[in-house]
Amino acid sequence: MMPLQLFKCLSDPTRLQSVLLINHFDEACVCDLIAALELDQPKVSRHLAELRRCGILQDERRGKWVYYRLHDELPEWALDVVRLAADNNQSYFSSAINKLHQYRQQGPGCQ
Amino acid sequence: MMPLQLFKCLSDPTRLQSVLLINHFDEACVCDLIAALELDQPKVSRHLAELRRCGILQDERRGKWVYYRLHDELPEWALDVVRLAADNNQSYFSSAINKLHQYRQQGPGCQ
DNA sequence: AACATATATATGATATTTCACATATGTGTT
DNA sequence: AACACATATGTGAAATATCATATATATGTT
Repeated sequence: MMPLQLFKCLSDPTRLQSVLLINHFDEACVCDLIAALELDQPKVSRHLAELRRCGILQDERRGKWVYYRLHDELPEWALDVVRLAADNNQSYFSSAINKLHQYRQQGPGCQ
Repeated sequence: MMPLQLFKCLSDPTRLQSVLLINHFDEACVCDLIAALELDQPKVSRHLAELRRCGILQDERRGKWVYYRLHDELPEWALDVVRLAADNNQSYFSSAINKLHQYRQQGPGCQ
């Protein structure tokens, strides 16, 4: 993971919020992020694909759903960058966290 | 300093390398960076202006030269992000470090 | 097999960023 | 004041990123 690549990936609001949410919840499927960020599906998928391509996220299909998490081989320094951003900017994505909590309470699976 | 703003600023190679160099040398004037990065002056100045605008760098004129350093009020977490990137990616900017050392040895001021 | 749900990708349009070049500003020297 | 040096900014062109929409793929259910 080159530093420029990491910062480029985190320099779009959809991607940054996705990474911060996934860091917070350990994992999230695409419909989780659609609900949390209130964005349409192709937009979320496209940005997740970019984060996957450059090694920040890894995906895992479980049935109909694809779950994303921080990549196992993400170097420690990059993980620390994500955590620093998360720990020091809760207000930037707390509303997305709340929406995801709500969404997960209102029944399992995607609606 | 919002996280998106920081990452956007660090997502261009000229800006990222400038910040990493300035972090390494504590301060650098524009001609230092021109020499270290082998770029033309308007390009360097424009990117420094952006880093100044968003609060990452501060400038100080001393005679004909303008020196840039990391902004005094840069939040600690953002400073940590810069240091993590620097400490774990020396190879990304070590050649610029060498060029700046060379440039500073071959006489004071800008040539 | 037909269908519904979840996710991924292709495509062309639009927005944003970066660039090279020209020019302007600020400072010290003669 | 004229000049040289260092830096900043304006401008339109070129490159890049993002988007909305349509469509494709994968999985589970009936």
